[in-house]
Amino acid sequence: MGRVSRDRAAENRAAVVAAASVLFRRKGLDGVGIAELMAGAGLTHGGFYRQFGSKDGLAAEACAHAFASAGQAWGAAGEGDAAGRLRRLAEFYFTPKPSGYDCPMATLAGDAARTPTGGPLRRAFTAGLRRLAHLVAGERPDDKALAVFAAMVGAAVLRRAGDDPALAQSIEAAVLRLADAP
Amino acid sequence: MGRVSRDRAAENRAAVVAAASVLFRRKGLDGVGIAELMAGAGLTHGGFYRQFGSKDGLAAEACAHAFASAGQAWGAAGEGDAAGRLRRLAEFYFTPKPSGYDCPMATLAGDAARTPTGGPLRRAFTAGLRRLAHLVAGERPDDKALAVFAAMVGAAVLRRAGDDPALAQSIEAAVLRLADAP
DNA sequence: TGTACATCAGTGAACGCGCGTTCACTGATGTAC
DNA sequence: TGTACATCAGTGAACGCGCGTTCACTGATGTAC
Repeated sequence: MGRVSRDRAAENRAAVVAAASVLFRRKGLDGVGIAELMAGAGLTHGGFYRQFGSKDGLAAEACAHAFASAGQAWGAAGEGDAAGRLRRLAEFYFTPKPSGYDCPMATLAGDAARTPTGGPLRRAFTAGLRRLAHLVAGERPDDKALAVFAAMVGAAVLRRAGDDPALAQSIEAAVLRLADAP
Repeated sequence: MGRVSRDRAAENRAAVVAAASVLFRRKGLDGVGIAELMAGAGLTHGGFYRQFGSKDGLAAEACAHAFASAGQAWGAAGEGDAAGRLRRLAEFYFTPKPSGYDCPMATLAGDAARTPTGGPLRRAFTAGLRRLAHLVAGERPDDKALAVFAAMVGAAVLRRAGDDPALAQSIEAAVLRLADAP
């Protein structure tokens, strides 16, 4: 192929990160190989190490990217009158997303938990988690918002792992009603 | 070594399942190899396939085993007057466990979610999830109990994946207070 | 502005390791008589 | 009950595959003059 312009190289790099943020959420860290990650941006696996230090390094960047997108979406969903804010966030949270665009907390927690404390993925996950928790619960977190936050994540995790849509549905309904309560 | 008595073989098999239920929760499905699973019962890897059809098959049995233990513990923790039941369950849930004995929902959800729908691990996880949900929310699940159930799981997942004990602490406190509320 | 050369993004082959799985073998257990 | 033989739980070596990582190479880009 020959050398590629610096701008193009930067675009390629960003495309790999974006593709990885989808693929990792969909299949997990161990479920995607370097070749597939690069192919997600139309490249071959050989060039990977000119852009990234390691697969784990990319995982951390992809995690941060996923949280950044989620943060934007949550911000938009939360806008409006403060009264119904929690309810709107929960409703948005439970609205089905395209495959690979699900909540990074629900999709990446398992991988993050098994990464060493202080490692790049853990740090990216923690930063994203703080950001989203803050977005829901605000500066002075009140108990109810924090509990709803946890319940949202738990409901999503259980829906994904379990095979019982009816149960998932009733859990989500229960969380929504909690978000509504005064 | 030579052949081993049928009783001994059954004990060995059960020991592998018990060890696997700990190892899988601690390290994830991809984080433990056949050799380590067998070593957990004092055996070598070669004999694995005389007892189990595949690694995934053992994973499903280990998952069921983990949920069975959890179910017993939750049952004990829930006993007593109905009024404080939810609170007691949440308190028990947030009490730290020895490594490998953490909640199967929080530790195995990531692996279960990436297993094919209808596969043995998914089925075991779903059965366990139903059992625990039922234990918390009862026959006629009310919203609050289901929401607390989801919040408990979400809090545990986030504590494990994130690197912020203070945040995890405030989330758990919030869930406990929710479990207390009338 | 043109030209010669150095740089380096991306390619495709290859390496090496770990791990799931298979297999020939051992020798104590279980069974038939 | 005792004996001869078949069974089979467990062992350790080996196979084969996938995957993370490395490397020599290509040729367009970037730069020095």
